Amino acid sequence: MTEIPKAYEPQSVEDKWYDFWVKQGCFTADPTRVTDKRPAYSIVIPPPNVTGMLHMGHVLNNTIQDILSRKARMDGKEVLWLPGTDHAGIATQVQVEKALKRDEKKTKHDLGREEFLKRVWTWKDKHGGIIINQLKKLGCSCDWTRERFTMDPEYSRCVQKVFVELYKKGLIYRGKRMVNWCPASQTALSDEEVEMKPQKGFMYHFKVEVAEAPGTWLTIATTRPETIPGDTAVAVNPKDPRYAHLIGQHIVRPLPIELPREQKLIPIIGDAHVDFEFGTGVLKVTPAHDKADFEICQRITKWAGSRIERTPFTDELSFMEPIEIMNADGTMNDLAGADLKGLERFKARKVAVERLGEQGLLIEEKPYENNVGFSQRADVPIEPRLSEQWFLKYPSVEVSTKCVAEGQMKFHPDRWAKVYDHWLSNIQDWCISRQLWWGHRVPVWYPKPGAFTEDQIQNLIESENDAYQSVTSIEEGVSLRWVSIEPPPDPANWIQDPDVLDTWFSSWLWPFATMGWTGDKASDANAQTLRAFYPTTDLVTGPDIIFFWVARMIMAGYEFMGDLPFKNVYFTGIIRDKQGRKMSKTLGNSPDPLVLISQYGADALRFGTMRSAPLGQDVLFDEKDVELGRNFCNKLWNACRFRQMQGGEVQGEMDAKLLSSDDRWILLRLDLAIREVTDALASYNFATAVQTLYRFFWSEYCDWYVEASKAAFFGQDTAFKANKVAVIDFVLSHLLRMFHPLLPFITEELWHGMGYSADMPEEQGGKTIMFARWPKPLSDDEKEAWGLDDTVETLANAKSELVTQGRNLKTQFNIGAGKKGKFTLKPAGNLAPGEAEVLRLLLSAESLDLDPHYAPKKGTPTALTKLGELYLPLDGLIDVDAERARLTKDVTKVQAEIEKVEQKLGNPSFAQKVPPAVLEEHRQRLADWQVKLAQTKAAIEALS
RNA sequence: GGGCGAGUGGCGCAGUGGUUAGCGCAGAUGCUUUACACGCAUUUGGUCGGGGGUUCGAAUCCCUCCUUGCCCACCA
Repeated sequence: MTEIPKAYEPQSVEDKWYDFWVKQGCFTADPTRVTDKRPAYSIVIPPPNVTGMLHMGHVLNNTIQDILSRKARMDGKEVLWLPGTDHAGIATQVQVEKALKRDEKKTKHDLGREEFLKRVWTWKDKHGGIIINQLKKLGCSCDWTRERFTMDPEYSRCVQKVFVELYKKGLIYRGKRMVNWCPASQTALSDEEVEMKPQKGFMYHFKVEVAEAPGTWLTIATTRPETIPGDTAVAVNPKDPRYAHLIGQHIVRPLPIELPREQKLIPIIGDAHVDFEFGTGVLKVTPAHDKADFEICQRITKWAGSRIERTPFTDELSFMEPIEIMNADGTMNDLAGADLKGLERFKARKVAVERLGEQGLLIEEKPYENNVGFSQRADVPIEPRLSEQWFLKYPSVEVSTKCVAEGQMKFHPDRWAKVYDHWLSNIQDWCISRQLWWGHRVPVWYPKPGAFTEDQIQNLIESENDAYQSVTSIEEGVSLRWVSIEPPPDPANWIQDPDVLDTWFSSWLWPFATMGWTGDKASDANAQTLRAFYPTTDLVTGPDIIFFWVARMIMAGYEFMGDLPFKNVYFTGIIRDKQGRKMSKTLGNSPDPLVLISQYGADALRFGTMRSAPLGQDVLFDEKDVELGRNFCNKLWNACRFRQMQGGEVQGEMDAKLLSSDDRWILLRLDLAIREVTDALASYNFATAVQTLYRFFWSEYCDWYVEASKAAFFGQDTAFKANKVAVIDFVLSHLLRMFHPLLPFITEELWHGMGYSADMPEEQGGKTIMFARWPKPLSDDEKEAWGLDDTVETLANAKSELVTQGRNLKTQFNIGAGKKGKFTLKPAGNLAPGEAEVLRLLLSAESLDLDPHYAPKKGTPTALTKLGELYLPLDGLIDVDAERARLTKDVTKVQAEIEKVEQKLGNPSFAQKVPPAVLEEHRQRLADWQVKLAQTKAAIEALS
C-alpha cells in the first residue's frame, strides 16, 4: 500500500494507466479465447469522420461504449471494441478544397483528379489520427490493433465486391431520374441528405391566356417564377368545375419573352393530384425541375399512351419532354431565355418577376413561407434535377423489417422501432453515386466510342466472363459495360465511370467488412474474427443516423452475412447546452472535451456526461456537471485516503461476531447497490446506475457509515478496529469495481494504491482492475452469517431519525456544528454497547449522556424519537416561547397526517378492498403518529 | 397533414396505482469536526400543465384540451 496525496490529480494518473493497458494488451481481443464459458462481446464503433474533432456527442457515445465494454470484460467475456474512421466523402473533400483555395488559390480542377486525391490522402494522414488520440484521452478501451478505415485497400475491395454483387442481382441500376442536386458541391444526394427548412419567400400569382379562347385568362400561383421557361404544361384537377372544360386546350407560356408565340403554347392537362383548394387550382408543370411535376408528366404520358384515341393532345406528347433550363452550378442556361441566361437562380427569380410585371401578367406578390430542401452538408437549397445516376433497390428489406418488429433485434428505447419500421416501409431507391472524387470509385467501365464492333460486343456479352454486362437501356446509347472489382483486361478500350459511391455505401458494411469479410464463402468461414464476433452484441449511436446507417447496416448484414449485424441498438440522446439548444460551431456553445479533460480529468468528464444522460432523452450539458464529476473523484480519492490512515494490510475475512449495527447496515446497502447498478446497466439505464452509485457512495457510505466508523477508530478495541477495516476494505473493493467502467482511471489508480490488486488472479499479463470480476450480490449464506436481517434497517432508521433531529436542535438553538452541545438521551429501550458513542459522534456533540430517569428543566429543547427522548439542556439560554412555537408547529403537522390516515381508514370500502398488508401498514402508521402527537403535546405541557 | 417524445419546487431530472412526491444544482444559515471547503450539517421552495373520468386510493391508468421539442410528408 503506497501513500496517496491529499487531492486527486488526474493528469499524473491517466496517461500512465492508459499506456499500461495498451502495453499489457488489455484491449486486444483474441477470437481463440472465445468459448462457451468465455462468450464473445463485441461493439463496432460508429466511425467518426477521419478528419473530425472530438465533440460532446462523441464523448457521450463513446463513454457508453466504453462502459459496456469494460463491464463485459469484468463479466468475464472476450471483448472486441473495434475502432476506426470514415472517409466521409463530401465533408473531407470540401475541407481539402477549402484549404487548397486558401493556401494555393487553386481549385481541384487545377490539380486534376489524381493529384487532388494525393492531396486528400496527405490531409488524411496529417489529421486522421487526431480524433483517435482524443478517444484515447477519454479512456476508450478499443482494440487499436484492429483500427480500420473505410478506404483501406481491403475495405475498398469489400465495397466494390458488394457493388458488383448487387449489380448482378439486378438491384443496382443506372438511370436518368429526378435527384436531389446540390449546386454547391455539384453532386447528387440521397433523400436522407436533404433537410427541409422553412424559408421566407414570396408566392407569385401571374396570369396566362388560353390560346383557344382569347380573352380567357388563367391565374397560376408559384414560388419559383424563374422556372417558367421550363414549363411544359399547366395542370388542373379534372374534377374542378372551373377548369375541367379547358383540358386539352393551351395556354401561352409567358417566358422566355423572345420566343415566338407558337413555340410557347403548352397544353392544359388534368391530374388528380392537383389540389383545387390550394393557390388558384392551376399548377404550372416543370418536369425538369420539380419532382412532383416530373411525376405528373410520367402519369400523363402513361395515361395518354393507353387511351390514345380519347386524348385531345396526343400529337403533343412531346410537350411532356422535360426542358432543362439550369446548369449544374445553379445558374440558368440558354433555354431559360436571353433575360435569365447566365444568372444565378435566385437572381433569375427577380428578373423573371420583373419580366412578368412588364408584360402586365403579374397579379400578386405576397410574402410566403414554405419548406425548402437544403443540402445538409453545404447548407444551400437543393435543386431537383434530372440526371443520370446509380440507384440501389434496397436488399433484404423484409427480413430487416421483421427482425426489429419481432424482437430478435432490440432497440433501446424501443420507440425507435416504430420510426425504423415506418421508414423501411416507405423507402425509395437509394441514389448511391456522387459526383465527387474522394471515395470509392464505381467499379464500372464503359467501352470507348468505336472500341468494339457490334459483333464484338455481342461476343463479349455471350462470353463466359460475367464481368461483361449487356445494357438494355436505349437512351444510354451503350450496349456493354464491364462490371468488376478488377479493371478490364484491355484498359485502353475502356473508360471507368467517373463517379464515386455515397459514403454510407461503405459505412453500411462496417460490422463485417472490418472483421475480415471478403465475400468469399470459403475464406469467410475461416475468418476467426468474423466467426467469433459477428453478429456484434451492442451498437451505440444517435437516432439521427437511424436511416443513414443503422437501417442500412441491418439490410447489408442480412444480405451479405445472412444474419443481423447486432443484437441491441442503444440510441443516445442529443447533447444540448444547458438552455436546450443544439451544440453547434456557429453558436459557440460546444465545449472542447479536450479542454475539459485537461481541466477536470477524463473521469470527471465521463461522470458528468453520464450522470445527466437518462435513457433516450436529450442531454442538457453544463460544465457544472464536469465540475461535479471532479468533486466526486476527489471524494472517492479521499474516502480511500481515510481507509489508508487507519493503517494495516488489506483485511480479508470479516468476523461476524464483531460486526456493529452500522457494519451490517452498510453491507446491506452495498448488496442493494450491487443489485440496482447491475440491473440498471443490463437495461442500459446508465444515469440510474450513476445515481445509485452516487447515493450509495456519498450519502450512505461517506456521510453516514464513515462518520459512524470513527467511533471505533477513536476507541481502543484493536480487534474491533481491525474488523472495521475489513468491512471498509470489503465495501471499497466492491465499490471501486462498480465504478471502474465509468471511472476507469481513478479506480485503477486506487485499486493499486489500496493494494486490492494483490488479490487478483494473474491473467492478461498484468494485474488490473479491468479484469477484476464484477461484484455479485451477497449470498443468502453471507447474509445469514453476518446477521443481515430486517432489524438492521429498522434500527438504522431509528438512529437516523434521532441523529437528524438532534442536529436539527443544535442548529435551531445555535449550538453550531462543531464538537459542541451536551445531549441527554432518555432511552426507550436498551442500546447496544458503543451505540451511544456512535450517536454522539454523528451528532458532533461534546457529550451524550444516557439517563433513563432524566427530568428536564422546563423548556429544554426535546426531540421525540423511537430510540427515546433526546434533550439538549441549555444553561440559562432557554427561550420557552421559541420551544413552544417549535413544538406547536410539529403538532399541527402531525395532526394533519393523522387526519389523512384516519380519513382513509374511515372509508368503509377501504378496509374491504385493500390488501391486508396495506391495511396493516396504515393502522401502524396511525398508531405511530398518535404516539408522536401525545409525546409532543406532553412536551408542550411540560413547558408551562 | 402524419408519427413520436416532454410538461413534477428557480434550473436539470427520478418516481407508471398504495407511507409524509425524491435527488442533484442553485438559494439561506452555521461550521478551519483531526479523509475531503472539490468538504460537513441544518434549512427555504412543489395544489406533479388545465379539465373530466376509472378506483377504497391517481404524479402514475383512460378521455380531452393547452404548451413545447423532434422526426416523416411532392401542397405549387
